[in-house]
Amino acid sequence: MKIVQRGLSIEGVQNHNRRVILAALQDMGACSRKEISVATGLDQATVTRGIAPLIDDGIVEEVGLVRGGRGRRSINLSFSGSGRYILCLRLQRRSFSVAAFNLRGDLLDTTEFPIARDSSARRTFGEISAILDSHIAKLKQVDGIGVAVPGPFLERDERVILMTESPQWQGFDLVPELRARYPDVPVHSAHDAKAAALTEWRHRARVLGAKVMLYVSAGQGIGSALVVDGHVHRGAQGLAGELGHTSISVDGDRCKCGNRGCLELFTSRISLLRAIRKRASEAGGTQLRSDSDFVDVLKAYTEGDDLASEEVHRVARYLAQGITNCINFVNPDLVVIGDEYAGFGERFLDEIKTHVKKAVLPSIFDAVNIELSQHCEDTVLRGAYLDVLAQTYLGSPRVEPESRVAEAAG
Amino acid sequence: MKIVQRGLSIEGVQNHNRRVILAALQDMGACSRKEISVATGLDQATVTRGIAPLIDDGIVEEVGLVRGGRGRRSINLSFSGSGRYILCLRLQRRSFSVAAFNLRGDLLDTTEFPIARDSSARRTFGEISAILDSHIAKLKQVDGIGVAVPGPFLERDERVILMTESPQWQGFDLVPELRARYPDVPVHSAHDAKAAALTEWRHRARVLGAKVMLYVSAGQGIGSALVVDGHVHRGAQGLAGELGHTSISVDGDRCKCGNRGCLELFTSRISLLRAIRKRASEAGGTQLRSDSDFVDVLKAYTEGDDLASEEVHRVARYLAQGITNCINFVNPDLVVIGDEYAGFGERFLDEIKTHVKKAVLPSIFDAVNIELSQHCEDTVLRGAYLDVLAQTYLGSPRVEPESRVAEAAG
DNA sequence: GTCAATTCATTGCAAGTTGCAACCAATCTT
DNA sequence: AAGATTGGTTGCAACTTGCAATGAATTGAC
Repeated sequence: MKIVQRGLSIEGVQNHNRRVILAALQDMGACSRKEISVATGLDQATVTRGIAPLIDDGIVEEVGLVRGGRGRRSINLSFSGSGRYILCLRLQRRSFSVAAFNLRGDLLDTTEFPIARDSSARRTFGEISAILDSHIAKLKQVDGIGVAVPGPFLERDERVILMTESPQWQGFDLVPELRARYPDVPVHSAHDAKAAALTEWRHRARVLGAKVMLYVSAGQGIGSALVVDGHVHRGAQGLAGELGHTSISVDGDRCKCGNRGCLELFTSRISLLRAIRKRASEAGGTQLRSDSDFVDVLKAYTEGDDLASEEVHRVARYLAQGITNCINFVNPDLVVIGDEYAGFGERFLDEIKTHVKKAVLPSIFDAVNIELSQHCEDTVLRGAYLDVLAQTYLGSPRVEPESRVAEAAG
Repeated sequence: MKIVQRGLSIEGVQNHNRRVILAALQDMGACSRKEISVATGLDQATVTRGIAPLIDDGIVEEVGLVRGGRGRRSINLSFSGSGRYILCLRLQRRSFSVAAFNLRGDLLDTTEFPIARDSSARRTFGEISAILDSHIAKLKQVDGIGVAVPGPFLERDERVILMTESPQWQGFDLVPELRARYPDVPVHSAHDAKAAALTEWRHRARVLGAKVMLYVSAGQGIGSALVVDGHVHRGAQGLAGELGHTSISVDGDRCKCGNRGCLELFTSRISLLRAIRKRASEAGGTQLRSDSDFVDVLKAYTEGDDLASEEVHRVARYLAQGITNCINFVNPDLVVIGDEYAGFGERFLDEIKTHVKKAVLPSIFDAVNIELSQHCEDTVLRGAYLDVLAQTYLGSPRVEPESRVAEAAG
């Protein structure tokens, strides 16, 4: 019940300032003490004194004297490139991937492994931990493990609910199991769309100066994440972002989740494929067939195939409706559309924008950028890295120290 | 672009701790230094030293030695009951109200004034400032003026957009005008639903330990506000919360706002009345007539009138759909339904709950409380007071000092 | 009725952090 | 080669915090 903030002791200040310095360092990339000083408002002396122990601990390192200015060259600082690492695991329905990052965020190693359709959770967990083991043995100092999980994910309890298509994970609590396996390494968990959103925020929102970003993960499912001033909105149980189970049709069909007319029923990959396959067998004049898969649709769409265009644009219209609702509800200044559908490209985006523009007040539409994600494969893994880095070194930890202890004990 | 946090100087700590102490004081109501000490984690000595100047400045006062414990009686502290005041103005479509609060939050005086239908904004502004003048003359020290405005309200620019039914306010920027009129008094503005939400948060969410609260203001329009850990989500332009212009029917009628199938088209007071009036003239067996107004409907509903029940429950179903969407999108643990519709009472609420329960996953539904607002008249005014108090004495100000200066200068 | 016990509030003191200013270091310009 | 310029470091004073001792106010026991 104690919602009261904690006061700051003199020691707390130092702690706080250390985090501020590191946050600035991450924000600005490689930069000098001086630059950190002006960005944070702290005295240069304070920055110097704050950085010293960070260098000793191998968290920060000096990376060359740069800059052709007038006086003394400044020494650029950066998060350490070696010595300390962050491992990230992304669990998907049919595969998992593991990546190793240094603190600076360089992706050192990434590998994807398939999950056999009949593999038990326990067995998959064994495979996962074998990979993690080998990384840990090689890297020595691992500061944290970030885990990104798909779908409705009870972050508070760290359990996945309604993991459709993956019944074998039901009842297996991945994160606690990982904690038990690696008691010395902090394990952080995140919903995959939220992780991806963090990456987009870092690489995009900050550049644009956006304050409220909506990330829409559109593909197999429709997920989303709201990022406000760099913080992901997690919701009371960590379940926020289930845009796919938001209804755009009160009297629509009932969805598995119980709701009617869910956005996901109109726009998910499955529904798109189903519609296309059905019409492909009926109508002619299309390169698509009744057994085409998503990649075929992508190709057909980019090549201007009529059927593909029609159906993809239908999806665009519905997706635009979902986005419109979000815009009116949370008033973002940046909307990023990611995951598989980002592959449809600018034409798809324009279609969405057109619909949104029609449905939103002009003064609101003018203030919101709608963009596609760069759609790089490692968006989610990188988000997990950012999450771990933030939890470990920047801002305030998501959970208070005490309750985290309680959690570990219980 | 400087999203980087500011570092904390030694002086900043004191500042921070003062805010923390005051926040604790507000949180716990009247309480002793000792209690503040344990709540904030600050040393008793620090609390004593922090409180002293606050008492000198008339912000805090000692209110009696209470408590029948064992040793020395503790001195209860409270925000000052006199000497410093906060004025609040609520602008509505056909009236405005002004209230005076002391820092403690006691409502000292409140009056409502009608706005003549043909009155110009300038003239109404004259009436408003006359009232404010008299208050200021009487109260001497006014720490801030809080203004609550209805409808889509560009908090960033402090302008109201789309103020349907009140064209006379178009082009008249109330808040800047107030700032110009009272240059010595900070004027804070807020959207009325957001203000009401703040009040509900203080009086409800905190008691329940809720983390994410959705306040739905249902009546003439359908507004909403999302409160996360005591902070209202304002959105990039301060326009967040336009739940009424969220669509629940992709192919529905076009709304004035441009969108289709807006929730407001199904659930606003006007649409409810329209439906009832139409059917009242056709069908019999109801106490309602084709010229009944909202109060009549309220009465008929509570008395179990069939037509009223049917139509109100239809509204409940649509409202439930809107709420369901919010639950899936932002995952609140408390939903409070306020404004006029709160008057429909428990039966109405149960109807909503039933619909929501059907449409939401059980593990989510179980975690969210859905309740009615107490529906007291001063919810919005009190919210404005809370906003001013927070801006002035608690937490960090919404706008950075610099930019506020820039704003005042520009 | 007095004295110990208890609890809240205040005041001395040492530790430690910050900002300022002076100083050192490294580079460019003249 | 000397001065100017800029970045980084160190000495010093001011200040805040926490700890511990002291004071204040009350209860309960003898």
